Amino acid sequence: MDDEQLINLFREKGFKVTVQRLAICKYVLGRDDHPSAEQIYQALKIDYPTISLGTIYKTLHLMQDLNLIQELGFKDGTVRYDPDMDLHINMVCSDCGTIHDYKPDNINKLWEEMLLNLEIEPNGQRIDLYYQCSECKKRN
Amino acid sequence: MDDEQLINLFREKGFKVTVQRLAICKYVLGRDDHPSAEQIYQALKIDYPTISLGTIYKTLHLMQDLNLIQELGFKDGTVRYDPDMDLHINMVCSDCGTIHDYKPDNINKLWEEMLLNLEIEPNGQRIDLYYQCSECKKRN
DNA sequence: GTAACTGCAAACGCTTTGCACTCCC
DNA sequence: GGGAGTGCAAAGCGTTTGCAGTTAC
Repeated sequence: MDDEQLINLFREKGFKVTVQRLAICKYVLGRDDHPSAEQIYQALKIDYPTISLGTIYKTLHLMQDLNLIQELGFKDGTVRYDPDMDLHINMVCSDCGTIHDYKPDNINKLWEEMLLNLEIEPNGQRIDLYYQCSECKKRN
Repeated sequence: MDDEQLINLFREKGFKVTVQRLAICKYVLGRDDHPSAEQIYQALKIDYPTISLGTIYKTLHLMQDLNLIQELGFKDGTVRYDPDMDLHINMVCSDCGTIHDYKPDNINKLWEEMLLNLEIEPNGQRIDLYYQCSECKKRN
């Protein structure tokens, strides 16, 4: 999603376009490591020194309402923001918390098969796989 | 898991057996609705009026260390405790947060197939399916 | 011009910590 | 008897809220 699409989406939905919003959206949508609010804040503070965590949170909630991202809560209380709204597996390092996405070729077919006998209409899903990443493996 | 197994497990691992610990463990292991710490606290306060949230949390962490339960963090910041350590789908109502487990017959085979090309050794997983439960459907 | 947005600081809620008292073994 | 566990209250920390000043449109 490029700048123009983002701007149009905001305007269509009646939200104003601000530099902070654009910066936050572009940052989150441009990564696949599912940053936390704090990580986003630290990264954007360099170019936008007066940006505040409050604005980060408000924008993240807005993005969620617009279905641009999915919030992922973890057991250590951290919340991370996933810009991939399609079916995928979150590969989560159980040591350092690093995440990257994985999409097996046949994931849609297998997922469908898994839900075959359900009589409900799903409105979302989350699939996490925990493992020890190569960096953490080295460290031990 | 019955009382005796639980008591033996604690003693084996060098932990003391207290009425509070037994009560908390039995409560959590006996449900499949994945209660929160607060729900456990409210439920146990009736029979154990002096029990504290601190003890609930400490016992839940102990249970996690003993691999009796899995902590599930959600996007609204709540954390819930799942006593089913086998592969299953958490059916989560996106409105009221009610959870129950679902195990398709072929879930193990399909999951294995999904991870076929991965060269890592998983050490856990979490699968959530979000939908609107029948109660919440009625309400609208 | 005005309604929405930002930035700051205070408030909030859940979880953890510290410590004296208690209880298991 | 001694060390681990409990209960209480305070501290901690990430997130939300309220509000005055600012900005998009």
